[in-house]
Amino acid sequence: MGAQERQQKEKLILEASIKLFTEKGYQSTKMEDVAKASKISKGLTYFYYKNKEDLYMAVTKKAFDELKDVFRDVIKIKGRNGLDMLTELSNNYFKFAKSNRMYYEAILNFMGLVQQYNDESLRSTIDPLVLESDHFKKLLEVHHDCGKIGTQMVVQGIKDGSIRPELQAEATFYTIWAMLVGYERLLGPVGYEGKDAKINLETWKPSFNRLLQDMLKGTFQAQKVQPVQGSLF
Amino acid sequence: MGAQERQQKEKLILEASIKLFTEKGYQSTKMEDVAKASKISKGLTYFYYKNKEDLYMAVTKKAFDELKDVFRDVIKIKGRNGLDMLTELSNNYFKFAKSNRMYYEAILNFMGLVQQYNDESLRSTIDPLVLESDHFKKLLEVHHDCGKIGTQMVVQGIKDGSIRPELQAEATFYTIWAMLVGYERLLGPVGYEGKDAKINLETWKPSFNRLLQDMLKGTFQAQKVQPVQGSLF
DNA sequence: TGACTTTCTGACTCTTGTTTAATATATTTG
DNA sequence: CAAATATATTAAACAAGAGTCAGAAAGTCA
Repeated sequence: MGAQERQQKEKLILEASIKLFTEKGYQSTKMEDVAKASKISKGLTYFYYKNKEDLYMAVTKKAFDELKDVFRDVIKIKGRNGLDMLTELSNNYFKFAKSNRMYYEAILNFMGLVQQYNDESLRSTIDPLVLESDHFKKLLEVHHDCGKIGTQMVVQGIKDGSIRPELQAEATFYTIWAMLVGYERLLGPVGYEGKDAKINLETWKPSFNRLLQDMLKGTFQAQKVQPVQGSLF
Repeated sequence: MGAQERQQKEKLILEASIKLFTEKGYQSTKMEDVAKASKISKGLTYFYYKNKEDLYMAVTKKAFDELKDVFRDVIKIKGRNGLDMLTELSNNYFKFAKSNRMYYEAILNFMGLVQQYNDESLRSTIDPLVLESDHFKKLLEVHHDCGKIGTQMVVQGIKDGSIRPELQAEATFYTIWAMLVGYERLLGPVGYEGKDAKINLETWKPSFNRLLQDMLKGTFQAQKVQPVQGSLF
């Protein structure tokens, strides 16, 4: 069994656990279940993955890769301006979060993990095996890649004139991404309680696109027009 | 032992677990630890709290109450315009997230829980005891309260002229909150990898305040001035 | 073939959340 | 006040599930 076949088997376990995590959630999925679904013994899963969380990190890696594909798919279509790209990215981002809940949850969990890591007083509460794992390092890279691609869209927009040139591309993109992350998280609870709630992801989407336009083009309806020196960032 | 003394004891256990969760995290804190720190037997903790997650929900409730205080503290100071309030709220929100990491993590976890709840296919993966618990229902209320207070600030801003009147208050506030939530989550990973990263919560704060100003006052430096009909939302 | 490495198993251990039976301590009631 | 009832409390037992391990099987190499 060469390295290839080993990867094959790893993949098998990974896919089984993705299926199970999606169906029953991380907590409710037992390592025994994963083993059974992969048609191997429980012990063997620990040969391929250090522990359950390591396996989850592998799943998270897969999730973030797929999110990166969303970014890629948007930028690879030529003949559109940057603003249109960012608009479509936003729509697709929400679509992704909605139709791949388990994946998206994993991605947010990862972001939380890094927060924890950045806080020295909490760092020790993280499973060391997770931090050592390749998956974790690669995840930071993929995250970064997404930032790069998004930033590229802003750069493109500035070039083609669909985005005002004073904006600093990277900061602008992360602002947009922050809004996406925040809204997705925030609107669940808001939409829940009051059935009468006017705000939810669907009704809010057009408003968001409008905000994006105004922010990036600077077409806000100013109360008093008093041009501001320097860039937004 | 009347209802009063019972609450007293509940509070004792709660505070012990807050201390422990803060120090060692939720996972690493054992029910045994909580019992020991509360100077009671392990079994008794299950008399006061249905299970570990129920206890965590109680902690989360405390956390969200404290966050609500942050909102309250900002709005209660009179003699300031709405925009200034929202600026200060943003600063204090980040401050809260940073200096009460365990609390903030609990709050975000709760938001995720609601997301899960809203997705029918995942609802069953949530511990039923959590959903039945008073804490959960109250949490939805407190979340809503925060939204109300924040919205009030926007309303105030529109009244006093610090925020342009076309804006729809509620949607505007949730947009701001979404940015806060998103940035806090997103910037951990961004700030981490590259030590050379220019973007992190500190360096970004002035930029955010500027964005807030521009967005709420409509003072963006427009590339081409072409007034847009209707409101942002 | 035989030594050696890699893959694999299933039973075992150990931790820990949760239950329960029994006991003590209040509280009500006749 | 004493019996009856309800409320606290404990320690021990239970159950579930993550992770380990000794050794078997299969594969590789010399």
